[in-house]
Amino acid sequence: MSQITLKDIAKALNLSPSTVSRAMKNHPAISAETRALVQEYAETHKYKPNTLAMQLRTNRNTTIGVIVPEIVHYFFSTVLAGIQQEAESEGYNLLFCHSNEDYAREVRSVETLLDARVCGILASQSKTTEKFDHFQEIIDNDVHLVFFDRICTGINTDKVVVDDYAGAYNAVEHMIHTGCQRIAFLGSTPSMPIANNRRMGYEDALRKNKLPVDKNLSRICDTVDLAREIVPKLLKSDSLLDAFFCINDEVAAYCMQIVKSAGYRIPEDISVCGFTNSYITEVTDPTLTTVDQHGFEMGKVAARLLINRIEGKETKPGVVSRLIKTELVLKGSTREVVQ
Amino acid sequence: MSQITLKDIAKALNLSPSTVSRAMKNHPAISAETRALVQEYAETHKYKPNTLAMQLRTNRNTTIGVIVPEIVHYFFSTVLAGIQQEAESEGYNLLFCHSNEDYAREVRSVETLLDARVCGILASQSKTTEKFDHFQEIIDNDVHLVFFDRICTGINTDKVVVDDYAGAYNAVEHMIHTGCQRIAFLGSTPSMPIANNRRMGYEDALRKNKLPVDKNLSRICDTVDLAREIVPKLLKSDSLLDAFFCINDEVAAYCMQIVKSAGYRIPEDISVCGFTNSYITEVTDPTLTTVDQHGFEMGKVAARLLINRIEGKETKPGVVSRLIKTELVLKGSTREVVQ
DNA sequence: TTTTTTTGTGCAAACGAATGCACATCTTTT
DNA sequence: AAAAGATGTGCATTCGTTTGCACAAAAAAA
Repeated sequence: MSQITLKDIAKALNLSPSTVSRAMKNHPAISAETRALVQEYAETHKYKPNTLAMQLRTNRNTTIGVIVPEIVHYFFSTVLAGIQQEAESEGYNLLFCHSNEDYAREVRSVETLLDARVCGILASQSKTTEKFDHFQEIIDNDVHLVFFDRICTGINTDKVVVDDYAGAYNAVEHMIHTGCQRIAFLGSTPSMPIANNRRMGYEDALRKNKLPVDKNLSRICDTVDLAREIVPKLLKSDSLLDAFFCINDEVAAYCMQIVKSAGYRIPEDISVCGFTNSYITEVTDPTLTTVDQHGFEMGKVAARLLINRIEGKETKPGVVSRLIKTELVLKGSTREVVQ
Repeated sequence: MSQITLKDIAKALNLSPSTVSRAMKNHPAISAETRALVQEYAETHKYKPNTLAMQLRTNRNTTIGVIVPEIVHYFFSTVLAGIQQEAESEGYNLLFCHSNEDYAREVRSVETLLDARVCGILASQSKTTEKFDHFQEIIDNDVHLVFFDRICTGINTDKVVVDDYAGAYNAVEHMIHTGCQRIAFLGSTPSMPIANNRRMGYEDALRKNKLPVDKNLSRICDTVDLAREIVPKLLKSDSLLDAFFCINDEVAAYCMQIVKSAGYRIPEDISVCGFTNSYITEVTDPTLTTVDQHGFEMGKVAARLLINRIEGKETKPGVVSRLIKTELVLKGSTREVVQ
């Protein structure tokens, strides 16, 4: 009863709904006179087109679904901000889903988004996902899908990823150039491409610099709890250890605490490097050297790509992959380069 | 062309769309036989009701709009996670908007959400908002509105807030009990109720404990840049200063850095307390005493309240206010209580 | 003046689902 | 056997738009 419709305007001005509809969209067949009349009436009576009806009729809509595995998370919230900005500037809305690293919730999120008839989906996979039927269903429903960061290798679709390999390679090589010789890698499950690529970057940097690759120094350690268990063991078992390259900033920060409380100095005795460049890197003591992932840009690029697909501006058949460059950000937890 | 409709089912089974519609919703007037027939056909052909059409016809929908001022932000992302969980469990979707502390974007967000015909809106105000017409418009459109955390005092509607006053009071009193005598407050603009309430809690705790309230120790200092400028000045001008109570954890963390580099020990010489209990409180050195705001619970409570309004389960006329309790979390940046 | 073209409107049928009402058919009651 | 009730379906309309097509009225050309 509150919202006024095209019909109401038509009745009030003694016109037909079709004329009003056309007048509102500046259809050339409508006289300037009626057009002005209609638009003025619409303006003063605060007419708002009913998006639902419009979408139903035209069978196209401007809502994009987003699935993130975690939201209380510097990187993903940054990506979301980027997605939001790009989407908003192109007139798209965002339907937000949160899988919370849970496969079942991820599947439900997909259902929700398909039910809501979104025109495209941006997704980053949860850690626990090992089946991909739900993602395939998106494609089977002719809904565009772009993966970002945690891509799903089982599905052939567009993706935007960070250059994890290069990020890891550069970080590790930098530590080597500062004199580190035995560098541990605190990684994540190798089934995740991002983790695997970083491990490969780490190993290649060692090899390239003629350092041994010791499998014992490469661990799955992607949570605070695991860090508390693993880092002390590593320190004890290997007295020559002089650096940690970590899968994310949190693990790196906790690693630093443990290393410090074990009596080592950072970076003089042991160097530590994180991944992401979240704000915690500024408040640790010393500040934490890290690899910036440019999450905001990733979000924008992913949204851009999806929208281009939706609007038919990106016509390349097959898979489009975008690579976001990483950047080593030197702070206080690594040493100066040895001349 | 991919999605099958009620009509399609009707045609295939030689029934009318109305019968199919009723069969799908287990309408009692439909025979068990037809019902089974229809539901089986729907199942095997992956029928998905068109939400748009349904919403258009019934004039009710299950999408809630959310406006947050910042998303790369521990507290707000936590609240969002809470909102998401509650909404999802009740079958509601979330349309996500991000004002980025910008009034104009906030206004646009409201427009977007009203255009999308959401059934309710959860909002937290941006720092730069001083006019409230856009919020009033939500109410004028008969859309339910619940504010959380950064409420808008100019609008009469339901709200969920943290008990900022008690949080501040308890934190400051605790520092007094540990022997602190001159406590500075690094606050935010007093036009924000949350900032003002914390200041009042701070001042009352001083008064109650017979300590002087020195306006000079109470500053607007809610960003890192301001902290860099203000904290050193305070330290220089007041050699008796022995504590900082800060508006958020970031400011507190930077404050600690400055205090430490000025040669003071924390907490022996100077105590520091933050607000939020974000993960940075665990990685500073020492760890940071803080006031937990229970963001996740706030999100759940706010969503719950909004949904109750939408579904008519909360019938109280006038404004419903929910208060989320805060909790002092003692870590390493404050001393033990003096016996 | 008649025919043709232009110009502006309106009609009606979609889009996919929900629903009040009418109507057959079958069962039960009188 | 006739009337009344119960049971299951279908018709038609509605939600608010969009859009192909027809069609008046006015302007231009013949």
